[in-house]
Amino acid sequence: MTKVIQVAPPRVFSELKPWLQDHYQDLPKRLQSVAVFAMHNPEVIALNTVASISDQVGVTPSAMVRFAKSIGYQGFSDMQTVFQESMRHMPQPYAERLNSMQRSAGRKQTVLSQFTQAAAESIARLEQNVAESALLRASEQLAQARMVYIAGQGRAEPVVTYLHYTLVKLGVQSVILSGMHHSMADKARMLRTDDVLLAISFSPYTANTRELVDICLLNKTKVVALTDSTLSPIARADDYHLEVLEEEVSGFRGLSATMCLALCLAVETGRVRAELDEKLNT
Amino acid sequence: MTKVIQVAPPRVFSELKPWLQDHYQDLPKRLQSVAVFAMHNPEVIALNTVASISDQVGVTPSAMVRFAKSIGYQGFSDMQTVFQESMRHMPQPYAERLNSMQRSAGRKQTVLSQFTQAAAESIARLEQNVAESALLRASEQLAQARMVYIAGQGRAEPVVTYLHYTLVKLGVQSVILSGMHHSMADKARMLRTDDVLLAISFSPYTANTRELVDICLLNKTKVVALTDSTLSPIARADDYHLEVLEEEVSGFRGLSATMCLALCLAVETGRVRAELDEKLNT
DNA sequence: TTATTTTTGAAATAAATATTCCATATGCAA
DNA sequence: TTGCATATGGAATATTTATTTCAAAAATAA
Repeated sequence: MTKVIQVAPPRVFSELKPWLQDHYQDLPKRLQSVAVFAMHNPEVIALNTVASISDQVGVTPSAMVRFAKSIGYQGFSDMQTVFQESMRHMPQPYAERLNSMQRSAGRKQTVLSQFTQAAAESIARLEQNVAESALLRASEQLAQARMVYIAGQGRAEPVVTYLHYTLVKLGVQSVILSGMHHSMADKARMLRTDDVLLAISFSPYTANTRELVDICLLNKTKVVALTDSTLSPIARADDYHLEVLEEEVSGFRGLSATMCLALCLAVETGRVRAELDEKLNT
Repeated sequence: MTKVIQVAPPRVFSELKPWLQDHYQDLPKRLQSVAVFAMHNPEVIALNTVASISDQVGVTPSAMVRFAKSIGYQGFSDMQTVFQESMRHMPQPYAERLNSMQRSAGRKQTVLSQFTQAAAESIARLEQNVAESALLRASEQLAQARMVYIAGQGRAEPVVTYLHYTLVKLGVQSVILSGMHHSMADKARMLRTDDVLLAISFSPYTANTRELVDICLLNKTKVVALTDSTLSPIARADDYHLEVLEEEVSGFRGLSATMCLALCLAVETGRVRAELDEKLNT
């Protein structure tokens, strides 16, 4: 018989969280899965049935009940009410946040809220400014490439790393070019006409990346550019470029919108690539 | 027999509202009561049972079912899912935006809009979930460090790169640890007690980063962790950790919110560091 | 290895919840 | 008023959903 914990279980979500953190290690495997899921998707726990949730988690319904009981609840339903309660009061802070955003003109804001606001605005702008068709065209170029070479320095480097990571995971061959310690001439020699250069560059534009783009265009190698302005020297009329502008907070520019666009580009490329592969196999 | 409306009922809450305004006058008395209550307390409809709600409204359970059917739903449960959906992803502004998008552009969601929406929500959640005080505590640790060692692999690597870039620009000494090809023991030897390890790790957690955190905690070296869950093995009760959860779109998690948090952390660290330096010089 | 405990999944059972049905009440038109 | 239609409440039923049970599988200890 499974031992039944008799201490009172957390009655509010904010107490449940640390409880799980403390006891997580001692839980059986399946119950750990449930714990992780519950902390990541509290709304799902609050709103769905045992069958549906257990399905999403990838465990059996019994595991859900066991999980609840192992914490001390009478059963799943008992635990669910705690999750539901936490949702009821949620709208409050959001409404508050909205208000504070609206009268943000004079109000003093926290560091975090300043940056989240800037990020949210940048992302909203991104959605408006980037055409789905442009994204698709760029993705098609990348998908058709024998090899994608990614280049970018400074603030663009995290984007390079991320694009490389995601593209590789999606089965698109790619290499980071900026990491290699070759001379510019060596780098240029690597690029064949059926390759594509994916260049990321933001103001102030680094000479290196710019030079690379120039060479590629001379060699008729396709270039897909991700930049912060059409005025960027790496954005040419004849290439495929995507534009993303990050809002500035007291001199600092984030990468939230850029990362979002990068992910879109990678995912879309992966999708197009999968389509192409399928056609070849039939 | 009550006539059954066969037109498709509103599938989103924002369409249900005007529907009710239009048909309110034609409804029987009890059903009007239900309508008023539903518009005033949508969360109650979403979260409670027929019996409980009908009790709160002051009508019989059957009235609830009739109400749902009179709108065109199959039954109460069918209607309830619409109310639940409306609070599922709670941000009011974004939910509204989603609805307007669904209506205006038919039903097609672009890839870009899916990801921007996920990013925006992740950022909204970030602002709610991360306490300014936690951010400050973490920043103080980093600012006091002789040297900040940054570690993280896979999806966390762009974050590592970004933090390093930003911290260095802000005059905070830091090194990327994951890039070095040392053994774990070598890495551990580098870290002194007045250093701080800044560890970034997301599920599935890489053993390397985890091991590093373990060693640091043994050596009494301070650890600041940036992770996606308090259940993460690198989040300990006694360290300084920040939690950021990225919304998922068809299996892909972005880094928009994470990058935002990283920037906050770096900027705040830079500020605290500047304050400390100033005190020393006077 | 074997013995013992713990964990797990599938199916049976219990509980709850929604839905339907029908007798009765209410309102309305002649 | 009567007759007819619609609305209503309560109880019976059907359905969904949570919970328990138990045998088998893993894990752990001896």
